Amino acid sequence: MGITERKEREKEQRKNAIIDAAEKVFFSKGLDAATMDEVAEAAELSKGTLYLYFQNKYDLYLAINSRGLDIMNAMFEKAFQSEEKGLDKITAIGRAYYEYYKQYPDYFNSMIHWDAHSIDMTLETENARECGQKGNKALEIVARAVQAGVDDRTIRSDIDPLKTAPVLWGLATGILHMLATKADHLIEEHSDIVGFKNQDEMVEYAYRLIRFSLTNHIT
Amino acid sequence: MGITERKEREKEQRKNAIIDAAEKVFFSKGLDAATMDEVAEAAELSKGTLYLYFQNKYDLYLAINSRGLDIMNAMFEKAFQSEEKGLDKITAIGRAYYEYYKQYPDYFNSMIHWDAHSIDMTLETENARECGQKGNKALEIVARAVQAGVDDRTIRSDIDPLKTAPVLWGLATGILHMLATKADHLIEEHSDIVGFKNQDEMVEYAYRLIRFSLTNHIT
Amino acid sequence: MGITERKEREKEQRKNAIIDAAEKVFFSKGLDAATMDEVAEAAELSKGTLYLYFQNKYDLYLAINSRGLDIMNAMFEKAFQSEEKGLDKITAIGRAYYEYYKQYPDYFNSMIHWDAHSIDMTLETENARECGQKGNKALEIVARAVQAGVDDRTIRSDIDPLKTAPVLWGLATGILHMLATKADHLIEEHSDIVGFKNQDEMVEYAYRLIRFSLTNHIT
Amino acid sequence: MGITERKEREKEQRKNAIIDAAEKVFFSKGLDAATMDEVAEAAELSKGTLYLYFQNKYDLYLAINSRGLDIMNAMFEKAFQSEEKGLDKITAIGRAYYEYYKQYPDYFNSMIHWDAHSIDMTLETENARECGQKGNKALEIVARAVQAGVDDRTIRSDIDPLKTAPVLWGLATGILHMLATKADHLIEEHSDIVGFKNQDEMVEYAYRLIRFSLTNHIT
DNA sequence: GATGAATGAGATTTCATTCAT
DNA sequence: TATGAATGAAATCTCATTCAT
Repeated sequence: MGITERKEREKEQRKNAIIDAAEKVFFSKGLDAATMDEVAEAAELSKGTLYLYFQNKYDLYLAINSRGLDIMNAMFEKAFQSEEKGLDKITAIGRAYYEYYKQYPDYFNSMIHWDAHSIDMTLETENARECGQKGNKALEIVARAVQAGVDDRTIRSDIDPLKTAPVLWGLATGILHMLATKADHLIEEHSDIVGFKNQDEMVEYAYRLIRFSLTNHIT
Repeated sequence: MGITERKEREKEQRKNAIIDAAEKVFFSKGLDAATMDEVAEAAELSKGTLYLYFQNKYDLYLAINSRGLDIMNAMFEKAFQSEEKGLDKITAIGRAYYEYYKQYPDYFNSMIHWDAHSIDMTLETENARECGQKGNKALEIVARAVQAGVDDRTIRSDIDPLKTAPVLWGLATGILHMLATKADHLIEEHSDIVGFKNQDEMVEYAYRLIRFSLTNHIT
Repeated sequence: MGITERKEREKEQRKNAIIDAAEKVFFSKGLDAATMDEVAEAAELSKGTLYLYFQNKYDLYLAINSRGLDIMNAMFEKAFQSEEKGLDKITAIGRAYYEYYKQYPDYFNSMIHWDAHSIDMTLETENARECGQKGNKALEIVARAVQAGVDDRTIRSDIDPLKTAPVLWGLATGILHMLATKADHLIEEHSDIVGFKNQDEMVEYAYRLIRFSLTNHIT
Repeated sequence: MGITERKEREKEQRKNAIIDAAEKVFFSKGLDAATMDEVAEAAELSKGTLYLYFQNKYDLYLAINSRGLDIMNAMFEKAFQSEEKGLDKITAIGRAYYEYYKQYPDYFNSMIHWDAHSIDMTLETENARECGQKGNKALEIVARAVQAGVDDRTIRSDIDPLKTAPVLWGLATGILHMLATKADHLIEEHSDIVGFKNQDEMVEYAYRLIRFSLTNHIT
């Protein structure tokens, strides 16, 4: 009792060391530009060893993404716990999402790529499955918050949590997505179309709109 | 007089023929999996010739994307024109966006990839510039609709068109993005988290939420 | 007294078990295609352990080959003993060689590979040495048979045993070699070039030619 | 008319240049030890280009082997033509075979490897087919010589050309094979088993034995 | 001794892109 | 302009062999 576990632990550590190295390389050069050779060198391992732990480059990328989702879910969970009222929980999660985007832009971009690629690719890997589950986990937290809001009447009674949660998720992701890809350019170059001074303001405005529809009854 | 123009016209035709071929290949195999060889074969041209008309694979892809944006903008313009009132214009554009997603899923996915890639890549091409402009064009139409709504009082007076348009764009894109990447899977496999029967219902619900916040005054 | 011997015996048994396993794998997949992993699995040992008993893959292969040579030499010795007259001894050994080829085609092919590889490789192993010695042993038996034939006048008196034996060995090996690599294909597909119905007939014919030159005096 | 042919010719030249380079590398380091990188470097081409012309390493090797067979067949044909009588033709071909072995030992070894590998591998390549055909060609020349000998009565009338030719081929190959792999070692180290002073003598002796059986009637 | 993870080398494949013609 | 061979860079895969435990 112990040897197997130690081996298991070491294996996990090695795997993490590879992901550490891959993160540095992928995040600094971009998924496409980064090469497995560079990752191997950064990890101080042979290229062959990388393939011992990950099926291919994309699988390794998914492992990174999985980490990002962990961080995000932890932030969500914390946000959920931090507030009493349902509406406040939702708001806190929304803020946490924005915080995540700002603190971990690389992980956030990773998520965007994941989304975009998941259209074509369907890799049946442990990492692929994990990413899927962790994505659902986030949704679940949002759903719980909405449910809490319905229960404690901080949000409209005609709101259906199982419908609202995914919609909120989509709306918020869409906004942050836009921040990540277009916002700065629009803010700086196209003040005739976009009337924000910065990203903070845009998020604030968007979130207020969304929150508004959760709290006011249709007249 | 005329020869130069004819040449120009022929060049444009050839370019379009290549884009036609590229579309078939890219859409059926996916951007990454598709090869320039396949495009060349589909276009009945040599691989080298492709590079006479497009800087590289991504540039060719941008040309496709540009086409999609044209279609989308035409649908938006038409939707804008189809209604009298500002709020109805916005609603019509929102529906048009969903229609576009359904009728031209490949172009829509193309846009998603464009977004995702625009994080890393910054290609200074005519096509890149065109895509950018056409993206702004869409935003502009939305902004005009919002402005119309403010003017004719079909939406709340405290709404800022230059702030609301990009936010609406992000929100709607986020929802459709979700439809394209996750919705079916969630609807089918995770009815415990997601309470929709189909994509129509989800869009309907999301749009209603958004519209709600445009029309009701904060109490 | 005894422990060392037991260890020695066990080591020998383990070695044999590995060769058993290796035979199965090498013979079914071919020397090149077979992997040490497969051998290890077949032997129910770890890959590393194989290297405790054999210097490398080729050394392990030589151990197999050595076994085959043992079998062959035993058949040769028996054939030698089975006949009184020198010419008959030679004939019997020739038949034994063909029998060996038919009963142990895998060992025979192994020998062919050994030959072919011995051009490049020169491995200084116990197994390499053993194979060499056992190859000579076969030659020796043939030489003894020829000498017996000279002595008892069943073969021509002008025959030099030390010259004839290696030549006979080469001739017979050449024929069997051909059976192993080309004969079936030639017999089936090229009846215009090769007039045999089967391998038996070809060996019979070849052996008759050889024997002929041993018995008839040059006129 | 001309461009296609020139291209064809250039392609053939390039192919030959690769084979030239591969020969140098393969012959100096041995088939297994040689790497495609080395061949590419020797050919002053990129590795990718090698694979444009040859399916894989073995296919490239077969192209080399094919060349060797061409040389051999040319020597055989010349030997055939050089003599009037059938028996002399056979003798001349036999000598030519030995000459080939001495002048082109690398090509000869290549043939041996080809034989040995043809047991396992069955590559369906143009080169594989060519090697097969060229091997048959050699056999055919021998068969014609034997037939000529039967016709002009320089060899025994009860000899069947279609049976004798493949047998002669096998016998001669067996002897040369032995020279290539074992003879020197035996001559130098085992004068107690092998009574030859050098390879010449051994071939001479062997050939005399074979020739003997073709010319003398069974009594 | 035994293990199996790690290594390192090389084969193979695949392409986007370039270049001589 | 058009061509398609050639390039070069990487990914991927496969192993024999080594090494720390």
